Amino acid sequence: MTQFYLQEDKLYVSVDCIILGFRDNDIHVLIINRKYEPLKGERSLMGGFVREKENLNDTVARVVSEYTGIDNVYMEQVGAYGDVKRDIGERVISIVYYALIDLQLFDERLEKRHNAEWVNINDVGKLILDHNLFLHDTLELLRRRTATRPIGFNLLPEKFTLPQLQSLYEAIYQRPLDKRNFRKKVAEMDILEKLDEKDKSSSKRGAYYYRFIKEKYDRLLKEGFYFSL
Amino acid sequence: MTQFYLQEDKLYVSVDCIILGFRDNDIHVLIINRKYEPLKGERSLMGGFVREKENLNDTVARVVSEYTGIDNVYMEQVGAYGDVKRDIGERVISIVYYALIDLQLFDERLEKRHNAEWVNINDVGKLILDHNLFLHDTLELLRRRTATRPIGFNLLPEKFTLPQLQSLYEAIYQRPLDKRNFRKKVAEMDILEKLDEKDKSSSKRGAYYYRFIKEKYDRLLKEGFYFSL
DNA sequence: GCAAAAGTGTTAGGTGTACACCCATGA
DNA sequence: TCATGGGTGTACACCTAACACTTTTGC
Repeated sequence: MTQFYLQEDKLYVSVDCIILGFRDNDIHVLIINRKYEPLKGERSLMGGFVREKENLNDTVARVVSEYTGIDNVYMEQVGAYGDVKRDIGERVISIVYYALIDLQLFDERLEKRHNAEWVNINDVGKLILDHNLFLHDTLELLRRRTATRPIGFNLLPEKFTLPQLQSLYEAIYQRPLDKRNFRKKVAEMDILEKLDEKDKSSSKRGAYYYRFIKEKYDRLLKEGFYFSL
Repeated sequence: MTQFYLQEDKLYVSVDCIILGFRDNDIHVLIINRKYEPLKGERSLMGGFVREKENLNDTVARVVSEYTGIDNVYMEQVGAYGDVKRDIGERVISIVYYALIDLQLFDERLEKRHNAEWVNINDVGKLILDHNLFLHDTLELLRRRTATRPIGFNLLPEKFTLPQLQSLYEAIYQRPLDKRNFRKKVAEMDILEKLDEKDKSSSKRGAYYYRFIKEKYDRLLKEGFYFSL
């Protein structure tokens, strides 16, 4: 391949992943205690350097898979952060992504192996560098996306109940939602299938399980429907 | 500075700028005919490589200033594009920004010097690489931003008329707006100052000039007001 | 039988949208 | 005086948000 750009600078480019899961009625983020320098022992998001022959998406997928054991997760780019002195090591451009995972699929053994931990997003302390900013921007983006696309399902298991779903949305928006209005909207979207089975783990009466019909959603989207929740 | 990341790859990182201006009732984008290889002679957005000791914002400002002669422009990041084979030269991560400029401030001489051209966004042909995608994503973002923040004023001169402003919004949204509803919303925002002077260039009666009161907008924003237009 | 969570409709107020005429002026 | 673009108010449809009681069942 011809070398056109020889006189230009080359920089380190890393991908930082905000890996989010839903548990105990709150969004949690996977945080690691760094085992290596620089900033050994401090709390950090998951990251990895982008390799010469690796697409950004593949870097993210690699990092997410490494720390969670899950592939094919929903992810979206938050943005690129490139201040000269944002990394204390050397100049590193960081491209930030968030990933939504179903915690039931999480490989618990990886938690200890990587010295990682699921932290309630309302209880995240100081992270290294500008990682708190990444998290802040991610949550803002997540709220905007959630309002226009049904991405929340990526945080839930295949089968979930409406109380669970509402609790998830309340955790995302950080405010209580009206039960009847919420259910009305969900019903209008018309992309859920009600199952016969009930979840009795959190009440005596039990709540019906539902399933997200992705095919139906894709079809409606193609027809130009607009979602909001 | 300690070298922690020696074993990692370093990559070329460029910034590509979608420079937008408003003219003849339509948004225009500054397009260049490349004078150098690779892809000499083809149409391209403005770009520049990020230097080792240069913040991303500074790279954008440098590129925008170089091609327009204007400093301190409104800019926002669109995203990072990093597919391995997106550039035909070598692997280059591109971080895309759009910039909104007041065409009255544009230094016309730069148009010829750089072999550049203002092209109506409805009439942009094939650009190199993934630059058409950049433009598409930018316009989508611009519409979303315009709907929630009064950024349109960056595309107009200090003094402008309401018909001009409406025409701008119609160009951004690519659809006609109702005159009365538009003016009602503008009035509700309450961030314009009506001047005594009139613009008689486009009608006999003349339209009153207005001025965007940035200080008032900033104040209202701080108080938590929400804008939409 | 009772505690605890699941499930279900209606109304009022506010917001968005459609719509038509008079005004000012230069030629 | 007339052609041209500037400027103004109202009514209806729709959507959002507030609100309370009944059902089920394990203990």
